[in-house]
Amino acid sequence: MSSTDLLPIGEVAKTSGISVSAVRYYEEIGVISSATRVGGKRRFDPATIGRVSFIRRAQEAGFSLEEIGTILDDETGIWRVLVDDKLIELTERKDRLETMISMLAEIRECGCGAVAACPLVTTS
Amino acid sequence: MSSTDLLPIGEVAKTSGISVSAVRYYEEIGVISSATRVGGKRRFDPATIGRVSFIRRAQEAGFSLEEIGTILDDETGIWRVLVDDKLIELTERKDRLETMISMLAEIRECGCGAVAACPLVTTS
DNA sequence: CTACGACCTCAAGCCAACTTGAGGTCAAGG
DNA sequence: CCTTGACCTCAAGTTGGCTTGAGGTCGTAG
Repeated sequence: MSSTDLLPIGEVAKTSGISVSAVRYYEEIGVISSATRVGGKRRFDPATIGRVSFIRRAQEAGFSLEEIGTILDDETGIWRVLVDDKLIELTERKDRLETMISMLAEIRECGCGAVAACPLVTTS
Repeated sequence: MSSTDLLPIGEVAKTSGISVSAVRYYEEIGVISSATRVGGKRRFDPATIGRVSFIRRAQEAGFSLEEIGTILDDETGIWRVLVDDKLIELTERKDRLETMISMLAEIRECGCGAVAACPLVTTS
């Protein structure tokens, strides 16, 4: 493992599609591990890329950075419980999303001039 | 329509399950219509209840209050376009959610000690 | 009389997740 | 030699969606 495979912050940012400041922020709050410094500058383990990608997808799914940190770094196996809980939550969310989608589709087709006046809205 | 069927703020809050301050906030930003005042106190149209319920579900689905306001009050029919866009977005979100759900389920079962070390995370 | 509860206004505070700004180091290039 | 660009730190600002606090008005009940 020569130091040449360690990435500068700009590289991490670019390849994972987030800003440099966001990478620094992630490091600061500990959701990615603290980079080694070479002449004061951060050098990241390439695995950071995968980790950031996981973080983004988890955020997409509605996890907070704190939850993500907990899940990623847990050594005790408790994370499985957290994930179970989250799976339930996500499934419920998915269901509500589906309900909303079909409701919107219905409203879309109902011929109302304005949504505010639609009986599907006022009587729910 | 006697003034007796107009609701005080506490009633709106209680029956729609949100706080009094949230109702005031909604009125302030215009996402529910400004209540008439009787002796300085707000009296709301009962339809507000349905509207608030729609607002909450829309928020659940990921709409911002600004978007909700736009959709609710549009008179021009443009809201159908907005809803179309949102339907696409929601569907994409639902798909990502499903992906995340199965990924988490997979990680849950993969026998790793820690998520951070799971190849499903590091190689994505 | 006074205390209570429901209401009012206006300003400020809070949280997450970042971004922005000021001010500085360092190496490479024209 | 001077500029440019990538990096650094630390503090403060931003946005959305509310909540909280201070200070005040009513009307009813004890």
